[in-house]
Amino acid sequence: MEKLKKTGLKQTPQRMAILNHLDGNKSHPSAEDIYRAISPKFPSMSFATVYNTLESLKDHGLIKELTIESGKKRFDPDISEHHHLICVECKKIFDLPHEIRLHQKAMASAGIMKGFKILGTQINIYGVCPECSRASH
Amino acid sequence: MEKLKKTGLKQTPQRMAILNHLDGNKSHPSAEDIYRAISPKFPSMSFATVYNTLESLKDHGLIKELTIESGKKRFDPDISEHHHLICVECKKIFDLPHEIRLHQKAMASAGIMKGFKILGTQINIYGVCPECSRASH
DNA sequence: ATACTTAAATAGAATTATTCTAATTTTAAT
DNA sequence: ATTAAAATTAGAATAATTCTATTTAAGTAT
Repeated sequence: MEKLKKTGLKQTPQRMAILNHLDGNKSHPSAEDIYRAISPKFPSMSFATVYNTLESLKDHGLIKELTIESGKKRFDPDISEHHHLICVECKKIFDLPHEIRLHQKAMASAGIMKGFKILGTQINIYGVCPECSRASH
Repeated sequence: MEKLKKTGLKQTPQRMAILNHLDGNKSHPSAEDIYRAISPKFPSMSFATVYNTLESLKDHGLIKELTIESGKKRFDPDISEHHHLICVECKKIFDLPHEIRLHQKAMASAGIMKGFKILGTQINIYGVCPECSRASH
């Protein structure tokens, strides 16, 4: 949790708890998931704190915000390049290795991306996982 | 607008107006955008109708739902394979040609996608467009 | 250690997008 | 014209997020 120091953000207990909860977490939790997980230890913690913290952790590059479901933000402490495979039924989100390559040069040559400062890419693959396929048939 | 007939959905005026508004529309409108555009002609139209209609058009493959911004659904009548370039400042969404190839075989070989019935992929590239870059500096 | 400055946390209201419910109306088939 | 099923409506309900004003605490300087 030395990462926090580098950002210049203050080391508050709530913030450390959130960061700690996220560390190594592969569940792609929503703000509410995080709130529920941590609030037992911090019964006074407000929802706004969770949102504010996630926002600043994101701004400082410690986590990524995922746009996978419209209607709900999800957060990922794994900031390495990787993509997501989502089951539209059970909503489980699986990490995919970064074996997908973007032909950025090809796209740039199309001229559309000229002048665009690229910040990040999200590749979401939607489907039905084996378990749900089995269940529904 | 013969597409509606094929789906078996009933041809209501509201539905046709929505479909008509979407036809050829490259603006990736939200439900509210669509409501605002159409309600002058149908002052009695309810928001629920917009949502219901979009849902059934989606279910019948006439439009796609985009998950680009968390907090807001967007809809695209262009159901061909293509991706999106989003300016995180002005929120404009640009279409990208499908020159991005997924190495599906490579991924499948990783075993993770085994048994997954793939429904669709969304590739969202986030950045700052030339105009906003200029404005902010 | 103490005081100070500023960032962060808090409670709760407000906002936004979406979904739900129950009643009414319309479509399309007979 | 009748009818059954599907769609529309109004408005309430829900869910997620953001905002506002106030209080508290972190980190720095004294």
